[in-house]
Amino acid sequence: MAKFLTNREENYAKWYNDLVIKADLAENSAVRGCMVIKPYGYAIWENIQAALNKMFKATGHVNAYFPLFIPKSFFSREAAHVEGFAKECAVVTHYRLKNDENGKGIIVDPSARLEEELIIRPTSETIIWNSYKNWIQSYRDLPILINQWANVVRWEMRTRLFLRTAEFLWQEGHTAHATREEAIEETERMINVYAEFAENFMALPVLKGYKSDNEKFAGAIDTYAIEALMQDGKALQSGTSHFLGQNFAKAFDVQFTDKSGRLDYVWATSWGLSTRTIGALIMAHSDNRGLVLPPRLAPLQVVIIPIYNNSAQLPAISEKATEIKIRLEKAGISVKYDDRDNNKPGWKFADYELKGVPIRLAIGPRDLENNSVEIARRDTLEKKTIPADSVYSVIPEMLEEIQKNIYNKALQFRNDNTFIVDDWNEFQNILDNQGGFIMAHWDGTAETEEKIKQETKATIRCIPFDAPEERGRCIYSGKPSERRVLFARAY
RNA sequence: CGGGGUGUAGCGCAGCCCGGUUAGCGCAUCUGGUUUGGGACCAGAGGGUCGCAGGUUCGAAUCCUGCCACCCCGACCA
Repeated sequence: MAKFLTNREENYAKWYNDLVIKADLAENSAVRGCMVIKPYGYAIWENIQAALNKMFKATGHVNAYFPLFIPKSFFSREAAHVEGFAKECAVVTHYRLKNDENGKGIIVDPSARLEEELIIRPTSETIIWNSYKNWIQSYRDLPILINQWANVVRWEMRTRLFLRTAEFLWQEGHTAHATREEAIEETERMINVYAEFAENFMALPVLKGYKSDNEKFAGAIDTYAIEALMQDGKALQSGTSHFLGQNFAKAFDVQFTDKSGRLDYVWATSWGLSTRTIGALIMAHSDNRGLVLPPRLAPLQVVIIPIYNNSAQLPAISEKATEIKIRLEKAGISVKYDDRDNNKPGWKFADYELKGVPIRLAIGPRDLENNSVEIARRDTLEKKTIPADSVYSVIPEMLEEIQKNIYNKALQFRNDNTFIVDDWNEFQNILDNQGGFIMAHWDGTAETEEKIKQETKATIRCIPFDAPEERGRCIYSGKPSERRVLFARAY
């Protein structure tokens, strides 16, 4: 067992924290609430970026970059939007430092106060729509389909590595359309892209649905989200797509001439997915030995470890290992050959399990004699010895199998922990004792939603797109309801 | 931002109540040797603004005050 890790069943929160630190994904920094994403963690993000970029481009989007700073006046043009973010904004007030005249080091130069304060973007709708205003005159300028990769800042009270930090990385798509229908179609397209990404790359089954009015994005008409279930029974929102209507077009006066020569406001969407999904990746699949990474996002897919009784045996092993490494890499598989001599094989086995490397090969003197290798998979911990020449067919297949297996495991877990509930006591019991997704009737009012939240800490995660119409009575108020919605405690 | 806890070598901790040699242990690191199929062993060595700033005292890791950071529990959120 990984004796350096907190046991997942004993203390899930501590297990998660230990894991992030010990797998070398990230650490806390000198700045309150801000993390350092270390190379191994950042490599996962780079893989996420690569996969999403492909999907975004395949759906007609291009990347661009807008400023980090937003003039305060921009930010307050859309009333609901400013309301939603006002409490967590970092504000730049000065632009110069100077040496303190009393020799007490460096101070903010009071004479260098900005005429208008700058908000560090918590999201970029306003600064982007200010530009779109200049870019759009006619229907011929539409649609605009832009994505940006950026950092944003939301001044959080309580932070947790990846799951909630004051600064985080994300992508935000901002699109402009001539018609309402087209914008809604785009909003749906992108939530589908996120769902596909989650399922195919993160091996994470998700539920797609609408957010309730309480939970939707400040400034949106409608927010769609994908919700995933973590192993502790809590939900994690891992991507959102917003239909913004004409709210931002009106706030920034972005009008265009349509085909018939009439002026109209532009229709908008925005959609985002953040480094938080790395937290989801960790919490959904990992175990008491450490990370379990889906092969499609793992920075390292295969590690090769030499085993030898004396250093004279090493060159022959290294030759074999290097040959395998080069050939696998040609097939597009990322491979590391770890021939460091300061750790014993057993130490390395445990270390790469902690880091979630999907496949491990071990090559020793016995293998050289028999022309074999030992292959071990991280998800099931199964080990077997196979002919050395078979690795080129076995490994690609096994990576696919691991990808599928951890998806299926997560799906099985979600199915086992999704409950259809019609009784208020049962609703509370499930939340208190095991957690999970609860499908229950809701009367559709914000008041009921708020009361349920106050009494149970559970929120409506989404109103699933595919929820069938089903008459029932609200779990809390007993009033009539048309369909079940998804409740859970959430991150 | 409220309640609780923690801060001593890269990491994990002891010492603090009850102030007094040269601040100690395990892991890690370095050197040498033996090892290597599931977290090796022996010998030696290096490494400390005791979170920061004040104060009390002949003397502070230890007592007092303020601040900072982190963790847990609440309120707020991706």
